[in-house]
Amino acid sequence: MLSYTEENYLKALLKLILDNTSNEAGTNELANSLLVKPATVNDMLKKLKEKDLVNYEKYGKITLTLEGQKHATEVLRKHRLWETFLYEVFEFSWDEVHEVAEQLEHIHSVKLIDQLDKFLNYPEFDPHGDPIPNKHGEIKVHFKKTLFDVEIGTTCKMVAVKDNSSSFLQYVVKVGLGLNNEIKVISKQDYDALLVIEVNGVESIVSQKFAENIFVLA
Amino acid sequence: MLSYTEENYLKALLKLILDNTSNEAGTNELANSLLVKPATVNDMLKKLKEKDLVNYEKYGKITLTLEGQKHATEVLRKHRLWETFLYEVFEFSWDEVHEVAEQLEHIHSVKLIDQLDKFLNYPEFDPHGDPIPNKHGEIKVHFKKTLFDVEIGTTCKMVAVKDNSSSFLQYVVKVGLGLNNEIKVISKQDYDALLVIEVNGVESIVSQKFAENIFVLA
DNA sequence: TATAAAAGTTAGGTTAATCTAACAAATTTA
DNA sequence: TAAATTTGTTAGATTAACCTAACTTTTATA
Repeated sequence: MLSYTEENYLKALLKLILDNTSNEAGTNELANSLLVKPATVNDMLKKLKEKDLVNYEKYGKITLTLEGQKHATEVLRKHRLWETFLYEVFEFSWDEVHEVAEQLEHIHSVKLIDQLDKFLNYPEFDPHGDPIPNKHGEIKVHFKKTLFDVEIGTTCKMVAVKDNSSSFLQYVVKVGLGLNNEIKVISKQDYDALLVIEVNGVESIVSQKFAENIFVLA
Repeated sequence: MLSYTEENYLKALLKLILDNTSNEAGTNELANSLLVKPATVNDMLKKLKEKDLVNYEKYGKITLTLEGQKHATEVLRKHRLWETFLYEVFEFSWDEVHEVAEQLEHIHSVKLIDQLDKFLNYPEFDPHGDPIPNKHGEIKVHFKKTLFDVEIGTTCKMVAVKDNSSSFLQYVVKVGLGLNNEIKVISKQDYDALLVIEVNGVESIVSQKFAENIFVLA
């Protein structure tokens, strides 16, 4: 059984690797993301290497072993499932979910996570629009796309919001938008970047700022 | 902010005190309930005393200060709310809830617990029939009573089951019983202790063994 | 009530996770 | 390419939570 701290190191490593696209990370980088000193990371790296969770040689780059990836992905899965739960069931706002999910992600219980997943109807994305690994550790690869990035004439699905202020949310409701709604982008003004969109057969005009705060799945 | 371990010491102390009815506990007793050695408890006691969470003098008995009670009650509240949640929402059985609740009780988030409480509609008892402290730390004092202890002629409410085996649960359903149902005890045979009860206007005969596995509120 | 048993304490040690300070290797840049 | 900068490592300390072994105090009992 991994400790709370070991799980955090693996998760941080996975996040760096997913962000970097480079598949490896360095000691300082990892120390920064965990808010600890490089010396501390160095110690932990030795321990994780001993347990065959990371590949790492003195002065070399750090990568996750298959086993390490498995653990890290599971923690990420739990984190994102809990975020979704807090957001959808317990009325947490977009910016409140992270802190509590950081704690909940370390609860050990297979049944708990299975039930959580089922209760949420096996969601694929969390409230930030990030993909939730499934039970087998598979992550839907995708580029985080906002409504502003969608090609004219195509239809997309709203999966999350970036801005969670009440003024923005009220605006979202006014436009007739909700999670998982289909949105068709009718046109875009070159001059001021206003978008004409269609939701449930109703056309609306929204600004670039608005469109950039809506995450969609193309 | 109290550590996971400190919270566990306070909770264990509160449970001993609630069970003892004596309002105080000893080092060995506490060590047994926490599965650690008395020497360890001694160290922690000094720390908790320093933080004004317990009253304790060398070779004396241990009690909780008001502040210590507050923390302990809050942990107990969280534990029992989570048990109720796991049982009612996530289909955990009576005997599976404890282990996971032991972990969940240490999650720090006022909003989380408020929402949990609200979601469960402010329950007063957990699946074991134990009272859940409310937001202000108030615990409904009650004696854990089974259906067998109920006086003849009176009506009570089923609040929990002790035995969670499927054979017992099937029997419970057959008798037409469910959580929060009203049960009237019609009569009791002196000879073999069989009980005649009435649920929703229907009479049934149940054994002493059955009745002792149903927790009720008189 | 003296002594044996139980309960509680102390001293000294371990492990996990952290730190600082000094040093070493690798990389960048002038 | 040599010097400067960045990156990574080591050694030695610290803190929380635990331990064992030896000791002391309290309580129970012969």
